[in-house]
Amino acid sequence: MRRHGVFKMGIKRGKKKDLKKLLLGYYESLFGAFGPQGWWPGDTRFEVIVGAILTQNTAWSNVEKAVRALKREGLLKPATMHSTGVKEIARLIRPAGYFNVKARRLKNFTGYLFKNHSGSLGRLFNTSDNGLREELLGINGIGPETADSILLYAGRVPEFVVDAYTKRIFSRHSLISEKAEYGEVKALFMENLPGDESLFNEYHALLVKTGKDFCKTRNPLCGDCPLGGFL
DNA sequence: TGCCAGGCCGGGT
DNA sequence: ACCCGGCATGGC
Repeated sequence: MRRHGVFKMGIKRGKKKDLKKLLLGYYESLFGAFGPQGWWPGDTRFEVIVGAILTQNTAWSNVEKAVRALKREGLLKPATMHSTGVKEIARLIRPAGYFNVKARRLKNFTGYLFKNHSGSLGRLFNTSDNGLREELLGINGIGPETADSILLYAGRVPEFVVDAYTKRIFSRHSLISEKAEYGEVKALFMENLPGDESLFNEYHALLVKTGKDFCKTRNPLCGDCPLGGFL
């Protein structure tokens, strides 16, 4: 019984060490191939948050149009967006798709920000209590990926962001199952990489770049993907 | 022309 | 706990 437990631990630790090297190897290959991605594409923390909500299941090129429209109307500030009607916001973010739900979600966020943090992103990210992620998840329209994107890219909090590309790439490499849940995939990275905000930032950005270029949903082939050697 | 994109929610079983 | 339909535009 006891020996069995020790045996299992030995296997586990061995695997974990391999995973650390493997995941860093993936990272080094991608960084070597593509270099720094300069994420998040956005000038301010609030713009990052807005982009994170608008890009839900949506091509980034469409999000850019919506963000430009909001910027043009002076709405890329918590206070102005908070005091603008949903209809008006929906009209402006039309190119991003799902414009009615997303307009509501943007206002859900600013509503939360003013209710709980005096409308200040500085206060939001400086709340020393570690329940911020749960608070964000409590906002209707903010799920695990959006919450982690906000924390990592707007707040520089070391939370690994998992998206469809991440799942697709690593399930095709048999490191996770095809239907692994968000938290499971996230744990793979959080438990096997140093908790470095800068590393998480670049890693996720590189995975998105890789996914867009080499890991389309339909295409079973990988072309000249720099991760080809890991298959 | 149809399929896809940096998800999430609500209702049903 | 799982499964599913809905949400919607623009690019290829």
